[in-house]
Amino acid sequence: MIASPFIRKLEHFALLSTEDRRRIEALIGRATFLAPHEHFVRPGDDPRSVHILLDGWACRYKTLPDGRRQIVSLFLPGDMCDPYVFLLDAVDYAIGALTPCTVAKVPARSIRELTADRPHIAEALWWQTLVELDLQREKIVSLGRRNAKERIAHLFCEVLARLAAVGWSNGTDCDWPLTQADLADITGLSTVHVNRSLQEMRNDGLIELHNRHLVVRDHGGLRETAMFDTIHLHGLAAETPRTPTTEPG
Amino acid sequence: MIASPFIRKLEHFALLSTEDRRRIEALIGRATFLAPHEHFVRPGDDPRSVHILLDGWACRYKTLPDGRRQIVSLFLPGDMCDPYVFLLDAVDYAIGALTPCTVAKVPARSIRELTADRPHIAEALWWQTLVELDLQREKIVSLGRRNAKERIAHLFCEVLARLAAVGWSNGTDCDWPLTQADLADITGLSTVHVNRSLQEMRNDGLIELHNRHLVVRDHGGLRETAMFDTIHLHGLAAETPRTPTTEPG
DNA sequence: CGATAGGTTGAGTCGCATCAACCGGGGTGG
DNA sequence: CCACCCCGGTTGATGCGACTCAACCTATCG
Repeated sequence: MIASPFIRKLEHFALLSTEDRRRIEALIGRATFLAPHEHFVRPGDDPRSVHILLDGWACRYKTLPDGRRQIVSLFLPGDMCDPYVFLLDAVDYAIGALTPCTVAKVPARSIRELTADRPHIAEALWWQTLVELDLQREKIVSLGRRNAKERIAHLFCEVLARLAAVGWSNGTDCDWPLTQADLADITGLSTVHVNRSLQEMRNDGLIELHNRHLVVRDHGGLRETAMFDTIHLHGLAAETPRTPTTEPG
Repeated sequence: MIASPFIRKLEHFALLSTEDRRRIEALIGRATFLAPHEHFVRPGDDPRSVHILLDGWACRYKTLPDGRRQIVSLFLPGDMCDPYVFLLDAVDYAIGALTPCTVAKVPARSIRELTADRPHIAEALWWQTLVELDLQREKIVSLGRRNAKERIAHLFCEVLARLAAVGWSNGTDCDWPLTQADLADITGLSTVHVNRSLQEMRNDGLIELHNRHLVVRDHGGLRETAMFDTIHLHGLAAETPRTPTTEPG
């Protein structure tokens, strides 16, 4: 049960048999609980294990020598952080909790055994890795060529699609536990500017965002300002509702 | 022979036997030649094959609906573009030649057979994929939190390290076929600003860049302004010379 | 009830974009 | 052989988007 968001996500990528599912459940032994700002990976760590985020939001980030911080990945419930890191020697980023998190720590050996036995699962994990490559590319485009509102809009679209894929959102609203400072570190902006951009987006009638809850008021408008394209999610967005969008103009 | 830069790169990741090398050579049938601005992958393509760049520079890029363009990956001689794309359904980016290129097109099936027979090679390809993930993350940090000079400096460091890994540079100078417009599309800047930033970097005594040739004048200074860290290259930089840097100040 | 975290607002500044013109070199065609 | 063009690089003027600094407001919590 507890592994369900993770399994649900994998099933977007591969057909899993009952046995597959059983083996995945078995991966998850004791779960650990983390408070916001606690870490489960630190730069320099030798990756002898892999983490599955069962509940809560987390992020991977890098910090420059002078303190500037950039979040490079956002982890949502059901995400496995770096399925294959153990192929590498060391890691140059940190992964920390943004909200209270439930995390399962899986030894690299278990992953190796599982993927050796169960090619379907191996393929699903690789698929997931390829999707992450594509998510990152889209982030590069955002940071390189989109302005503040576009970046934020794009993030909203991405997160809603990803949450919908594991049944945590209907595609139009969701819990939004991130602070404006988190948002700034994701979008490469300052908190002040995030604040003002959000206000504009509210005034434009695109979204509502109060009390840690996000509601999309104008799907068409949001996607349009984000220039959001689901192709790069590669099936992750399969369950995203095809919303009858209200085209402006 | 013709596969050598590719093999050389793989050997950073895994020990290859003579048989391994033979099999890789055999992958490469006829090579195609491309002029700058010609494409070997287009958005929407169903990836039934994989490309190995034997000579020249190429890039993966995305174009926004309104024409803004962002280069998301730079391919150098010896790079395999997307070793495992064929796991996916379609592709949402373009790959095009920046200089005249020699490219080998390898059918997905050959890759599948090769990796099934030769686990060493499979692992080397996956390693390469993980390194690319890390390169992309570093790019996200650049675009999100580094300013113009820092971004350009970081790119120079990265490219020199990658070229050195396949024997195309000694780590302090190399051919630099990119135009300032290309540089702008990589760094998310305008060409005008790239131009002015380069001038400052020349004045700062960091680099020389004339006639499509790049020379690093001050290694320490360049790395410092780039805040460049080789960890994220994971062994790709193994052959990078440990240069006795001239620390300023 | 003070302390703290998160959000909001205003003023001033700067990095970078945009627009536009110009320069130099290499290739091309008459 | 020269006139021309085009591409890549350079320069200047101007404007805007986003940053910084700093204050203040509100809700939550021990």
